[in-house]
Amino acid sequence: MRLCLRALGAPLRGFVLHSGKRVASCFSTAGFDLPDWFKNPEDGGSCAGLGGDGDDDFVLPAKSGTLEERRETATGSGTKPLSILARCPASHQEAEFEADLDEVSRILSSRFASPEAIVIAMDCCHVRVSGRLVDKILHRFNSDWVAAFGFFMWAGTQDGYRHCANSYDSMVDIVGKFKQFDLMCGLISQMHEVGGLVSLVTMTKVMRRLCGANRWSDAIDAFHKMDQFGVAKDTKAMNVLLDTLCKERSVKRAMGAFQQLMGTIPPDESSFNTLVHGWCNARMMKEARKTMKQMEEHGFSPSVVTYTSLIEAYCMEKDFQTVDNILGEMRRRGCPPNIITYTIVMHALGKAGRTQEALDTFEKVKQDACTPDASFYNSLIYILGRAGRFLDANFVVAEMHRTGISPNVTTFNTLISAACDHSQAENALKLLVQMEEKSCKPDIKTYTPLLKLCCKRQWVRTLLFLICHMFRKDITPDFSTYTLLVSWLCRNGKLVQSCLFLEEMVSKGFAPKQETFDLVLDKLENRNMHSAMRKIQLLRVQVAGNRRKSNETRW
DNA sequence: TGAAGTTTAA
Repeated sequence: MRLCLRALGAPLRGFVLHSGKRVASCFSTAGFDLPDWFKNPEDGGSCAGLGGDGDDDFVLPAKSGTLEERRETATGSGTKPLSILARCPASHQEAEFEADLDEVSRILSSRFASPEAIVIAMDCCHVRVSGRLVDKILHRFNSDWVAAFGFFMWAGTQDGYRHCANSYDSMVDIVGKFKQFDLMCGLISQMHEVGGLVSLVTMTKVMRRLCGANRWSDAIDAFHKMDQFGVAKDTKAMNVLLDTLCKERSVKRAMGAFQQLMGTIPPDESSFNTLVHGWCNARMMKEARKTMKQMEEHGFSPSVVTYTSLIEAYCMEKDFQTVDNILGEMRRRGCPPNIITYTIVMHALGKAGRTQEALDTFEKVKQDACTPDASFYNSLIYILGRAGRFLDANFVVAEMHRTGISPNVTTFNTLISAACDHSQAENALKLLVQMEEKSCKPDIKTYTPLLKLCCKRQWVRTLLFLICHMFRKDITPDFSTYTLLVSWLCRNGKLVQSCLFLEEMVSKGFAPKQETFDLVLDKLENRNMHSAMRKIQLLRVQVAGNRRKSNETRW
């Protein structure tokens, strides 16, 4: 089956998306360059050239698919999810669900100034609200808190429906991600009043989001207030707090909290391992060793997890001599390295350019009768791919199949990224098709290297195709992907598109870096695009305002 | 997403 972009004319031009609407329609109207391999098939292989009688032809390769599937894909309506292989709803009920999902997405895609405006707009919408629909919409709009929260409020008022704890948790996470801490607070109170829906899962999200916004002491406060919402302040909860503080660059605060709490909450092995890992990540090895000692004083001997954290830190320092010493110590103390330890060591050697030593690790794994898992294989594929050894990488994929370990999304992402790095665009796109065939769901990391390659080569049509493909799969760009698109397009002279992505980025609640604004404004000035400049300057002021507002909010 | 490991990267 081959999928021709022109056959998708309707979805391209109408481009019904919950996101990127204006960006996409802009791409589809101007006259852009075709991918090089389309113009010069010998450059990029045979995947793209079909007919070639018009600018819109761009073909993705695919191997299978019935005639029916072809027809359905080619004529697929703009509201159906774009899929290289067509999908049909399994039942009538399923079709209704899909239609409801599309209807809500369509409404939420328009830009609304506030969640309240969405509640009003939703009132004419006759869909059957269910927990599944709410979860799906929250997932789809998890990068657009206004849309997600507006819909959530509306759904909560519908007859015969009540939000479950799980939906509340997702909503808490989304508003937290965009630093809407007042709303987050309100949701927690509501969850409690409605019937004790607050759990450790909820409070974990609260603490992680607060720490993510550098509000470490607010996170500690949230921990102390947990029992007011009926969540026990036990060892498990304390470990979440410690881990959160450590992961969010505040191991010192974690240690402080631990020293305060350990009198009332008994620590376990995880508590110590979390802290050791925190110190190791901060490269404070003396402290890490001290915590290990403290661990032993409490009757816990260092485990493979503890040692592996140490090893990882020395790997980051490229101190492979110390790594070897620790491996020896582990064996002596009857705590042999496991597949995770080996993955770390192998990966670090590979990254340090010591490819052969890295590959020798595979032998050691076999000698130790350690069983490789998907992550280990993925790391091996990464090292081989980086070295351009694609045949060997494919051999590893075959080995995975042979040992009953299915290649996962990371396997594909690694292969795609390596192919892009070596300018093998055709292979990279083939892998994307293979993922679809194997029902392996792509994520944002699948697309980033492909998008980057398109930006670099100025393949704007292919870029559009990929963005379209991405949105249809409910994958929205993250902060870095937006930054990438804005800056690459800007550097490559596609200023209009760059500005549109910048606007969309802000409307999604992201705060672009000053450098990103500077870059765009600089290019606009060079081109004397004054009205666009004013618009972007206004946007910058808006972002600064949002930032101030979110810093003022108190938990 | 979370007590340790794998994919983007200026």
